[in-house]
Amino acid sequence: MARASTSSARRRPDSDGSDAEPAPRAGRPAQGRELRARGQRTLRKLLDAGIQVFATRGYHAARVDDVVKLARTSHGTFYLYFANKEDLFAALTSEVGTSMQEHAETLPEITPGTEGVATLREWTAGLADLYDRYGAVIVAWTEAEIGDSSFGRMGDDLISGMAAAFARRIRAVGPPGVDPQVAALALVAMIERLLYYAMTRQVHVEREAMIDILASVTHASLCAPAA
Amino acid sequence: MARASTSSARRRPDSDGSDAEPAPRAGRPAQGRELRARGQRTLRKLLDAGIQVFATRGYHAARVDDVVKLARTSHGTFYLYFANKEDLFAALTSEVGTSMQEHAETLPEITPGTEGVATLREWTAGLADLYDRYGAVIVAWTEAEIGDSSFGRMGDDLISGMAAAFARRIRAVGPPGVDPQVAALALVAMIERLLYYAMTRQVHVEREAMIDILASVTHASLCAPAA
Amino acid sequence: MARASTSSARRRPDSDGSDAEPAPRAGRPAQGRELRARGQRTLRKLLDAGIQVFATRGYHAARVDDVVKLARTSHGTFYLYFANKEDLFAALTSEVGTSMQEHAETLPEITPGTEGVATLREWTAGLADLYDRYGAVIVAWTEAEIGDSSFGRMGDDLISGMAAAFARRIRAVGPPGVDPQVAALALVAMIERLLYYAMTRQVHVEREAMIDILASVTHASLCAPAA
Amino acid sequence: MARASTSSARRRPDSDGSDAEPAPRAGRPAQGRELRARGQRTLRKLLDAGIQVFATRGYHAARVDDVVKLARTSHGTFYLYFANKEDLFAALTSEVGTSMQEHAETLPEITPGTEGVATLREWTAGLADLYDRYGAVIVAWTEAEIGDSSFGRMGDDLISGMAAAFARRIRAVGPPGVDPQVAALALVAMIERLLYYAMTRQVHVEREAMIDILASVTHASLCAPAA
DNA sequence: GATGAATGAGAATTCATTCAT
DNA sequence: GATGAATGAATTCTCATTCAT
Repeated sequence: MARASTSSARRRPDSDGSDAEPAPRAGRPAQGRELRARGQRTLRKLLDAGIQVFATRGYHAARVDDVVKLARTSHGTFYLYFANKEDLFAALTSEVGTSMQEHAETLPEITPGTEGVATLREWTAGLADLYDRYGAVIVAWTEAEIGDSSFGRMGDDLISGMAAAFARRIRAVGPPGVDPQVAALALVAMIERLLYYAMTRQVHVEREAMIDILASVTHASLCAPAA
Repeated sequence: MARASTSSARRRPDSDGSDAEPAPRAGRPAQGRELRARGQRTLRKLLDAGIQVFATRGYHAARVDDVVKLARTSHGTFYLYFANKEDLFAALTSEVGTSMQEHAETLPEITPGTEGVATLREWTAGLADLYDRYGAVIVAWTEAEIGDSSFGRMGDDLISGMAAAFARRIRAVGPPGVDPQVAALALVAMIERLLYYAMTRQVHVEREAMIDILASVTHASLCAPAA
Repeated sequence: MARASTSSARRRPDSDGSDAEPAPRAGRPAQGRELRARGQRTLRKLLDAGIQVFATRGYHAARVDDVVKLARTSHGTFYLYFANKEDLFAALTSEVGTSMQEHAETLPEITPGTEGVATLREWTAGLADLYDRYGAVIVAWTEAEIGDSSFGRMGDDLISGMAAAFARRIRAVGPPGVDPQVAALALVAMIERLLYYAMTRQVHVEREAMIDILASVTHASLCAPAA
Repeated sequence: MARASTSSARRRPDSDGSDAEPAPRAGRPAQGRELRARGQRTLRKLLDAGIQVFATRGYHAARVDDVVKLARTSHGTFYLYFANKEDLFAALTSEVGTSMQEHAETLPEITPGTEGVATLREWTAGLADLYDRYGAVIVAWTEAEIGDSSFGRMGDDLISGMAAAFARRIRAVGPPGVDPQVAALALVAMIERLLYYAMTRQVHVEREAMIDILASVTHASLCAPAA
């Protein structure tokens, strides 16, 4: 989970890529396990503050100062735990990415009929839950990537992973004549974006209705798109 | 359409001393009508440069300097036409917003069968064209709104306008039991986001295939979503 | 009176100091006499606008743009008549300076008794009138000089001229034991500053009362300061 | 006294996100009490540098850069303590204002005869001392107010406070037929302006002579103005 | 472990002055 | 004579990052 920095941004010698390093140098706490209780607490405070700040101001507009104030620590402390703003963000997104990927892999087999819809509905609801928790970070993630390739297309991997899961199912049951890749992407696009709208906008979307629609449209598309 | 700024960002009072000045509205750049040929050209250059820069760097990372360099003018000139970056951006988005809104209103009546799909496909293709031209601005638009409500939820209006057009159609032909609002929003989400993926990502989506899928999924959803 | 620029700021070759130049070069109108009716009008408009702008914004904060807008002309035109902001200001102050100096020289002989007070009162009233007309420029003048010696101590000359007039009178009637220079300066200070307060501040000073006081204090000081 | 800025000029909201923050007031620089020794020193350096710079260049012409260079710090540091030039200036003027006000309240009772003159002379000398120390700021203060009411008429308060002190005395001993308000203002004008002349100009005024004159004219005016 | 303070490289913006028509 | 447009040097201000205690 949250570890203090993985990003390549690190410039201090004690994080030269070799994770094997046994005796962490002084000055920078590095990997979580060596942190005492107090350090753990500070780290958490910073991560939580990060989520908040990125959520409210977005990636670019977020200032280290905001994070530090919210966490009630100092600038000095921040840089004790993270190499820079990007590093904090990476820690956050990695958390999110893992959860999302895991969920993607639980996409159930699609069966026709009401039963299939129900199963799919449940899966979608789970995704919505994740979005509730991590949505803000995902949004910032998308923003961070714009015009900046330093994020190694992390967001893309997320989307692609999700789409791949769908593509597998489509290939299994899908009708001929449709590119599974593209169809899968279309579904992911719809789900992701609607959840996003629901999360950020005043566009009041009733949660249950939204999940219903998402499930049924997805199901229809997977089972009989060109009926 | 594109006018040299109307945004409220202008800060020069101008109405300083002689309030009697009759017609000429606030702002320095003066309204379009007063611009001579040369001014018009410069304004265009700046707007075009703006599109480019916002496209490549995103809203936040874009610097006035970039715009100015690309347009081959000076800083001074920039501020002759726009109050600031935001103002330039507003001019751009207003252009885009209008085009999109207009297109939204041409959404055809949805008829069942292949014919209906074909009509819808054509409309979708038109939208894709618009996205080709203005996509970059739309992307930046989304980014600009994050954590900043100063853009008056313009992007929302765009989405809402689009969704409303769909909602009308759904209400006409749609099956009972589905919230037209939400369903419409889901479709818009799918279309917008897939076009976005297609535009920004390496996720290589074949244009024609993409439009096919979009049209057929939309059509299926509108005509027999819960068959 | 108002002539288009005298300041040394001129950088265009056509004003190299030699006033003898007979055939004024093109481009810059130079000395008033050659201005046709239209030019005269424009020059006046600029001077008047200058008074207004310097009055409301002060010297430093005044922008050529303000002047130009108020005069309903263009920047180009401004520089046709004046070498720069300072030049315009110099034209204005010279006007003021002359008037003030002239008035200073009319300071009447001070006689004891009510009659003397009355005479002095009249003179003071005349000064107040001048201040009404030119006060704003004088204020800006003082400001302009602060931390900037480029104005060649013009304001000082004004003060000194005034003080000298008083000093002459004091020497004539004044009591021994007082430095006429300093006493004169004190009186000038009082008069000038009170007029200034009256002009700028909400400190509501009744004009007639003010002139009364000024005259009587001055008279008392001149006739029987250390009685 | 001198605190690291209280002015409303601060623009960082700071109350962004967590409004719950209890005690710490707005502003970035934080209130004096939280400054450690080093911070105190820096603050002092900046204030002192400010006095110098405003003295030599005046308010408008003063650049933050000048202050920073003189204080041997960086721009960043400056903005750690003050929101901007105006804020620094406000801190300075508040210092000055307080001192002046305090002195104004020590204006002694005016008794006739030589003794009265002597008492008054002492008070005036004290004022001159203050002017020696703070004169430059006062001058800049006057300048700063021109065409700009953002200084909340602080300078006026100064003048008014002084005048009020005199008015009280005049009312006590003064002759009938004179408006104490106006007379007081006239005296303040004389004193303030003569001190100003003495401070800024080459107009060489001998300090002792100046104080003598000031005291005697004031005394004469207060005791037997229309004798 | 923690923190207050300092830093300086950007980025934004203004405005006097010049130029081409 | 007049003007709209262009220019760029000078300033202000921000914020990620480093340092000393």
